[in-house]
Amino acid sequence: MTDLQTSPPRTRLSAELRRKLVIDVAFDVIARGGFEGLRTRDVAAQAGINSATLHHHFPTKEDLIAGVAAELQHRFKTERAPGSEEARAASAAAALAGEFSDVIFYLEERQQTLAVYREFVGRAPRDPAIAKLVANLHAGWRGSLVTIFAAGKKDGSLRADLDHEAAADVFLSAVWGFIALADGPPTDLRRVLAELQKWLQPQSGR
Amino acid sequence: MTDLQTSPPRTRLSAELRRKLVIDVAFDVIARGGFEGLRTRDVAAQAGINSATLHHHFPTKEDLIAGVAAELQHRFKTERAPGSEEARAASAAAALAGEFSDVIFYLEERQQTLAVYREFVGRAPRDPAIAKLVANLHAGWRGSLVTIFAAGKKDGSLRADLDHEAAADVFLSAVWGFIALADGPPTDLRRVLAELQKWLQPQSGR
Amino acid sequence: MTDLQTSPPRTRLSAELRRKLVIDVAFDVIARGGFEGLRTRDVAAQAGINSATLHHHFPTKEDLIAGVAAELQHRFKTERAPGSEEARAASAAAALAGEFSDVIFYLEERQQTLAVYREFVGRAPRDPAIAKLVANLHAGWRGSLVTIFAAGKKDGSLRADLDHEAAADVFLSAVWGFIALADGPPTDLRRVLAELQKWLQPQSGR
Amino acid sequence: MTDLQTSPPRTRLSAELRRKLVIDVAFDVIARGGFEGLRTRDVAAQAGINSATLHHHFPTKEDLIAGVAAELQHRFKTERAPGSEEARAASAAAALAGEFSDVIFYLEERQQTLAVYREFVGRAPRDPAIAKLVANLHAGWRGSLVTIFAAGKKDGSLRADLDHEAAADVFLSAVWGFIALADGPPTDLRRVLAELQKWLQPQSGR
DNA sequence: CATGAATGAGCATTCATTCAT
DNA sequence: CATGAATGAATGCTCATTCAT
Repeated sequence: MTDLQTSPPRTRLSAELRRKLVIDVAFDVIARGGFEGLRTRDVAAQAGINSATLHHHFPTKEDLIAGVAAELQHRFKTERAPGSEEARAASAAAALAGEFSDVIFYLEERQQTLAVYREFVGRAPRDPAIAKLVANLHAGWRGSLVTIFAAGKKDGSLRADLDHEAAADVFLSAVWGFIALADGPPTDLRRVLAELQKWLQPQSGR
Repeated sequence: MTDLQTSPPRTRLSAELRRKLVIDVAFDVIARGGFEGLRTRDVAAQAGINSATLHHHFPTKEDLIAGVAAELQHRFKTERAPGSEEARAASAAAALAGEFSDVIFYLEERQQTLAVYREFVGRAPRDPAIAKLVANLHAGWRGSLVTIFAAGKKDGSLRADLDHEAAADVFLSAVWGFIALADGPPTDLRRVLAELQKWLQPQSGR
Repeated sequence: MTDLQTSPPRTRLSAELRRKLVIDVAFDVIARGGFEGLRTRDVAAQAGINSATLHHHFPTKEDLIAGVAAELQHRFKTERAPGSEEARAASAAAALAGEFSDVIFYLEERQQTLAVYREFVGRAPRDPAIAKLVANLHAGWRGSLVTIFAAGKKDGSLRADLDHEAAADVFLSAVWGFIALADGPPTDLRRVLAELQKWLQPQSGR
Repeated sequence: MTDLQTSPPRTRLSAELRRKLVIDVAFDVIARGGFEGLRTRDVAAQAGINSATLHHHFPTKEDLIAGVAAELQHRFKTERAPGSEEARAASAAAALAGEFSDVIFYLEERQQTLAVYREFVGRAPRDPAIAKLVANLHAGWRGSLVTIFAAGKKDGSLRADLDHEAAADVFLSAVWGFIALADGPPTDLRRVLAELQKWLQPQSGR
């Protein structure tokens, strides 16, 4: 209403900074509206730049998505629940606890990241590049789970009859399923995880 | 399903038959290409009718999707693994076995239905109508699981320390996670289900 | 200024008529501004239709150009100087006179058609489809010239030492060169043609 | 020409040298893809400079084209078939032979230059500046032809009944038409020129 | 019930050009 | 002299939807 005519002051950023900024906006847009809702124009507008400028940094929409994919991978690599990283070096039990707290951390504090992740998983069947990314992420995660379960079996912190490979699949599926189905606030998340943990441990009593 | 491609031009069908045909085609299109790949023109063409005719039966695209949703619900209600229906009336153990075989049945014989289901779940966060449908389906499924687990606890076929509500959530999450992540042929499905089943049972020995 | 709000009355035409109308407009646009100046939006606007309607009849710009090409071919096939058609059956001299009057006819009365022709010839090196069209047109024209020259040599109406194939090439090149170079009004066209004709005839006297 | 592709980045060249280099690249680009295919960015890239640097030397695209036009004119002024220049001073017959060998020279050895020339002629109807250039080139050429034909008439090396002005037009048109229509290798060029020459000479015998 | 013509709003992408550095 | 970031104005094309027949 006030300053209509004033054209925005052509802010000049380094390519790296601009890319990062645009990717963050795109990340947000995807989190909110999914891939279907991703319009280069919208991203540009929300990033405060002309859509041609966006295409200057990301020649095609696919390039932009690739940038978001890289960011997603980066976030999963660097963002962890406090202390979960160090726990891995200690006992299997501690490592498993770390896994649980990471899950809680993402579901409670990194819902936007999970939303984007969900979109990528949903798109994977129709986009080989994304399929590869998703496969990588899952393979990495599954690997650590298998290691943890194997160690836990050995040191007695987990039930002796564990099929550690299948167990990793169940764990991963259950967590992913919870993420994919969770729409509102994950009220009973901890209860579910507690149950899962209980099943993994040696049966008390008897 | 039925014969989608080779319908003679200008065939005059009853509204109901036409609707059913169109929905089947749309079901197929969504299974293949997701919601993103859903074009009313494509559906019309594959149904052997003009796109205007499609809009005659389904005024908006959303109406068509609602039709597909109804069809999805119908299929889940009527299609079950052979024998799984009757098993529910018998013991809790039998009912649980029925659940397992239903999962196997869908993952092996109804992949198209699951693909559409996956699409609906993915869209739920952004479409209240779909969110409701999905919530309904899950609530129904969760209900039977809770019942089964409660009964199993009582009759000793399942572990005594089961939190039957949380267990239902874990089960449902794990199955859904497996469905959502499964891209290629689910080779190790049975191994995963066996592990899950093992965890649910009272620990043998000791 | 007067009736602003009145949306244009969605005139409904048969596909054939609409196509014809659009092609005529495109013909005109190309004649004026060349291929470089051809914008589907402009053609649509000048044809009084929405640009989406244009794409309904011509899915791609290339399809539109193909339509113009067909029209060009059609015009060359059907439009001739009065009497030139019949002259071909008579003597070689009459046929040659017919060729001359056709050239005059097009240069004086069908400048628009020639302008489009010029564009197609100019584009031929970079468009195989157009190259083929142009080659066809030239081959047909050259064929009649060769026939005429051969007959003229035989009946003595043309010089005896004529290399009729080379002569056809010279004639065609000269006419085309004149067309391609002519920008303003072709004032001295007749004088040039007279000279060419003189060269073809047996030298008088001496 | 020179080394277009492999110029080291950030080389600081004198304005004149840079201009020359850029023009040569543009010349090449136009020869290959016509005016339609001329992109300032492409030219800049192939010249090993930033597109902004190109605009530093040629403020607008039109300026660049003007540079190419000047280069074209320069080439036509300086490049001739060996010996053709000196022949002009001798007899009319020798001068005409020089014209013929120039035509052969350009069609066989300077096809790139002709390609650009063709583009300029094609653009002339829509660009007054280019129209002027083309008119100049043609006027100069036509002038020498008229002079030659007049002299040839006088000294008996050409037919006595020649209309030397019209003859110049026919010659120029024929050559230009051949250039404009030639797509592949001009195999029968010499045969065509021989025929043209024959027509110009006094008829032998009788 | 069925259709083909018609459309508005939109979409990714292109390109000559500008400008601060 | 040189550059990379930035932009406005297109441009061909898509798609759900409308409407007269």
